Amino acid sequence: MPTMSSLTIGALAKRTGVKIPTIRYYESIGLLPEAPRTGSNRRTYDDKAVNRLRFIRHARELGFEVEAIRQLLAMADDPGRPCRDADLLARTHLAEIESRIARLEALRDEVRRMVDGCAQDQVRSCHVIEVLADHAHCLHDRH
Amino acid sequence: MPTMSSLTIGALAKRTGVKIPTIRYYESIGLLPEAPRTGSNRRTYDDKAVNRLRFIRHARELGFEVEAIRQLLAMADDPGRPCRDADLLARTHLAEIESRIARLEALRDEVRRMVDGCAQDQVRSCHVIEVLADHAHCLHDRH
DNA sequence: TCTCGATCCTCCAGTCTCTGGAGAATTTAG
DNA sequence: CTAAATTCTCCAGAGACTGGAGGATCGAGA
Repeated sequence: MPTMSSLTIGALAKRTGVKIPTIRYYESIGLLPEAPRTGSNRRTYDDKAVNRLRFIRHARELGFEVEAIRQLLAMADDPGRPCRDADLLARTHLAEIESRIARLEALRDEVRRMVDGCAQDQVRSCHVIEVLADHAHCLHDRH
Repeated sequence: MPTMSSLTIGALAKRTGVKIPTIRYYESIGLLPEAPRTGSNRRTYDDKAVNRLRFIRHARELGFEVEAIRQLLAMADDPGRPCRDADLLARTHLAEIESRIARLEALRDEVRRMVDGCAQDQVRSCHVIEVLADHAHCLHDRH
């Protein structure tokens, strides 16, 4: 049984791998809600904050911009709304995610081929550039 | 039959979707080699530059840091070396790529569920946060 | 209870990755 | 041969952090 604890910002940082100044920065730009303070003005966090922050961290690592994360979080915060105006938004994000998966799979196959080639002591030429450069893997119409 | 052309920086920008100042910036930090200049000091590019730049753009969009891209490009530039010291590097990148694919697939499934729920006019709760927050999808041991 | 090392606070300056404007030179379309 | 479009360099600004200075607070041990 976890839960029920109130975390300091340092403990939250340790639990999520996000640095303390970064946590404060996320609060300042509204990605994280303003944390409740103790009598001596220190921020306190609960398990919900841990999940939210981990989500933000992973999404950032995956290359999503803060604005996209903000939208994703807003959908998660309000599960009733997506069925109305946020539906298109969700579909757009879905297409973007699928595009990224396709490109990453192409890159993975190519890097894997490089590694395999090494295992067999073969010398192969490397096509990582061509793979990711290939426009076919890209959903955007703006280039 | 394409090829054989020498591109201006503006044409390269149009072809790749990378803005002109960004192209110059990439050159300044060494991601792109110094472009040959015309008599009047203007940069010229060939098809190889197009591919390299598209690769950089896609890799950045996928969230890879400049340093990782630099390493990937170095491997591509020198296909003989990966079999020696760069093998571990390639495997590390491979693991990172696979981790990203896994996390993106989890996110995709969840967003897809949201969209599907909308299609059926159902109200579902959204678990995108829990999905990406899940440590199981994360390869890093440093958090 | 007192103390001192760890942690927190705010404020602010710096880094990295772009992005865009100013002013001047060059190219190119009409 | 103009006039508009492009390019050049330099430099400033934006977005997303990151870290240090100076000061307050906490918490474990003497």
